[in-house]
Amino acid sequence: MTAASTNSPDAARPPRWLDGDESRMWITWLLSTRLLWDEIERDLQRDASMPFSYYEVLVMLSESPDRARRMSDLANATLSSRSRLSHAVTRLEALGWVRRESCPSDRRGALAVLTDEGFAALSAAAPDHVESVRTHLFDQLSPTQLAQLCEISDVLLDHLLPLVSSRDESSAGRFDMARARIGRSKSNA
Amino acid sequence: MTAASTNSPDAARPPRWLDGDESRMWITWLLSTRLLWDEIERDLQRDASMPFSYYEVLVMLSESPDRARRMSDLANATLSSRSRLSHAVTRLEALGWVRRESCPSDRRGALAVLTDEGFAALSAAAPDHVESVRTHLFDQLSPTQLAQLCEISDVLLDHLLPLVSSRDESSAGRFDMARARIGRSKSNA
DNA sequence: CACTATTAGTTGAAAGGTCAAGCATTTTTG
DNA sequence: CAAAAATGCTTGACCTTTCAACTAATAGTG
Repeated sequence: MTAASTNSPDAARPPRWLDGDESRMWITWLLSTRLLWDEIERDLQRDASMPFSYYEVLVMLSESPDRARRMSDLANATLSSRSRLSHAVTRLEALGWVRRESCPSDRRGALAVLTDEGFAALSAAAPDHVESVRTHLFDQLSPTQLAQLCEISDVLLDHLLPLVSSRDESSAGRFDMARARIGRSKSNA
Repeated sequence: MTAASTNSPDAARPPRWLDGDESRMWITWLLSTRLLWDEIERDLQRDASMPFSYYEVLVMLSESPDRARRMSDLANATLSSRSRLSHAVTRLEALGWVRRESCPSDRRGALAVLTDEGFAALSAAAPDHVESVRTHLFDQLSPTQLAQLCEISDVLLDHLLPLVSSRDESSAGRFDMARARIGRSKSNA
């Protein structure tokens, strides 16, 4: 980034390169979020032998009525592509944690259902996972910093969610799903 | 997480579940960082047809003397495993952007060298990438928020880097590499 | 009511990553 | 200095994700 600054003469405008402070800020953010992600995924993999994305699917299902949910609904709720979710559910089905059922109202549709084994696996994984999140995130920051981080994340989300929604018209619902998950209907910090 | 709270009777202590506010905070952080990552990677993939991890390798090499660097050094600098880097360099070599050379001082060693084509590819990719980072991160936050985010990231890094270093003794150097990248020798905010 | 477009979901190939095992070359040390 | 341990790097198998087809069912339209 700070690197090679041979800017192409045909570029619309000269690049707005990052200055020293900005560059340091960017790298710090980059490293810390990457390491935090890695650490939490790693803990989950060690304690529960599943990637975070699968954990998320199980959580969503466990919170749904009848522990069941439409595939595309589930894809939106977990911010993943249909394809990704389909593969994931195939894998989770092989593990015996999720079962597919056909949807009565729409014969194209499919329902993912959390099995008892899946619920048990989630229950077993959850305590260690919360502990991991506490250890690596909450325990490290002061209440003030947590509030700041929350506000910052909120602002970024306000910028990013519309981008994602508009890109894939089919998943405009993601916007609302995410809003619901963080407990805001329209826009209040 | 907030989910299934059947806590196992043999657990050391009862899980420190997240309360409503904490849960919302966690999800907000989760979604925003994931979306920000995805967006930046996506932009880079679109504009330069490479994943961010490859971009990072090219940047590191471009900043090194003779545009060359030992493999393990490069692995530490990019916070990646030796294996991962080896695969990456293999791919970059196939693209003609990097070349492997044997190390004169240590016959086990290998050097990764940035080719002219690689430098050109990096130069072409950089402007769009900075613009992407500006658009999705810097342009969204106030100077105050940026300062807060930097401080928060710093604290998290202080917690995480030692973990990573101690896990893999061979890469204790990562700690210092990262410290150097963010411009701190010991510990001053 | 046919005919097209849209929507739901799956699939297979390829890319990137992890993990454990492997080889070759130092370095240590008894 | 020979044997053992450590280091540097690569490899192959496997897993997750993406991307671009593809099938099937529903909705919309003349």
